[in-house]
Amino acid sequence: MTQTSVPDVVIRRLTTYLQTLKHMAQRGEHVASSTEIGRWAGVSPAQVRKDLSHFGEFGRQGLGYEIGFLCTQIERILKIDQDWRLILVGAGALGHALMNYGAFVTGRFQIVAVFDSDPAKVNTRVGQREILPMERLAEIIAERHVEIAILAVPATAAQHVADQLVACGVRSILSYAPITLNTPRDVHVRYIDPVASLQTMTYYL
Amino acid sequence: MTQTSVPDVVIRRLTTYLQTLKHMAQRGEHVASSTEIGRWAGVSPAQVRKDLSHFGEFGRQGLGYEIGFLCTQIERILKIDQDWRLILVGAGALGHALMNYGAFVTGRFQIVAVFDSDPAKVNTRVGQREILPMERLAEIIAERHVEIAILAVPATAAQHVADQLVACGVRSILSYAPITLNTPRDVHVRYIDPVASLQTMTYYL
DNA sequence: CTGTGTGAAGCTTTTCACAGCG
DNA sequence: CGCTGTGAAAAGCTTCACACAG
Repeated sequence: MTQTSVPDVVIRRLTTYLQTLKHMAQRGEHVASSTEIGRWAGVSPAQVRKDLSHFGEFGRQGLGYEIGFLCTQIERILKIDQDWRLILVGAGALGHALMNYGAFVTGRFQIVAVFDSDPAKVNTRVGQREILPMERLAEIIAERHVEIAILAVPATAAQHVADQLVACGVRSILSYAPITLNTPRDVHVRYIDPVASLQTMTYYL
Repeated sequence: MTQTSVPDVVIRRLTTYLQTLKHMAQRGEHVASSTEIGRWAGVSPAQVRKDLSHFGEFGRQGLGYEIGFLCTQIERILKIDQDWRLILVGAGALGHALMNYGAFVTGRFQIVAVFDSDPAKVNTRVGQREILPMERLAEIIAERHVEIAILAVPATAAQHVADQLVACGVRSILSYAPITLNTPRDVHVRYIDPVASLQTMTYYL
């Protein structure tokens, strides 16, 4: 039933199910029940079944879910059964850390270019890649068919850079800047902000 | 109405309202309506008012919210009107980046100790701090009254370290490991996983 | 008039509970 | 039997709309 739109929270849980399933596969398991998946992912068995049922029937009654098969299906649903080219804007300390982050060096999300507005940084290297000036943003995005950008610039520059990215056709932004970006509705933004995360935890202390 | 328990999603939005309000304050504004706050935070005016109404009456009818006052109130609600001591476990590339992250160097969340299980790293320095062996975890947590930990270790070690942290009395964990941690219900965990975030965005492309 | 605070309505998400299949 | 898939019920969250205050 890909017909009716699926809640975003379901999409986010799919990634945790996938983590869980990969983990189980590594331990040599071949089949998992919704109860087992739920226990490791921290959700109820009914939730697991309902979430998966949005996309099809992947289990066998009386048995459970075949782990390899379910992984393949979730990867297809999330469209991560293919490589994705990313660009990174901002070559500060965070940008450097991201360039050397294992998942971006070897995984299916590949950073194909790094940009920075600071002329002193342009032409220096970070990891394997040369830092490019912002002027080349449009060119690279078009040439490499980039749809996803990681934003690792200061909060003061974030909105301006986001506007440029959107103008160049970027449709997904992963932002490390601690501000809410104003973007067209068809551009998806996710935020990573450790301080914001900590601020929501102190409430419970 | 602090009586009835407040949804977690409200707590998370409070941090975005705070960001918005600080931003407005910097631009010299003194008063903000729920419509303005909502526009910048990306939520409806009614949502802003309802969220705030969980904690008291902070606005003036016909006028709006006095920005400085509302900031103070939100900071009090989130308990971020005080300093918090954190520890960091894991002194790899990510750990180094976090130690040098501005907000942790100058802000109200202060990393007071760094731990690593690798004997080769112990006694070397990261930023200003000496890396301590895991054996000293319990001692430091007790001595410095630490309630919050940042987990920056490989996925394979994360659950084991989390268990140790919980045993030492840590009650909030910000985890960078791409697995769901199994913890007692009174221990709060937030996850930061750029790959998981990206995986949820490709679905919409 | 403008804009808050808030019950009530409307909508979404989660849980329940059970038919049905292996 | 065990466990999925799924309508129906319950719970939770968001929006509406309006009384009321400045």
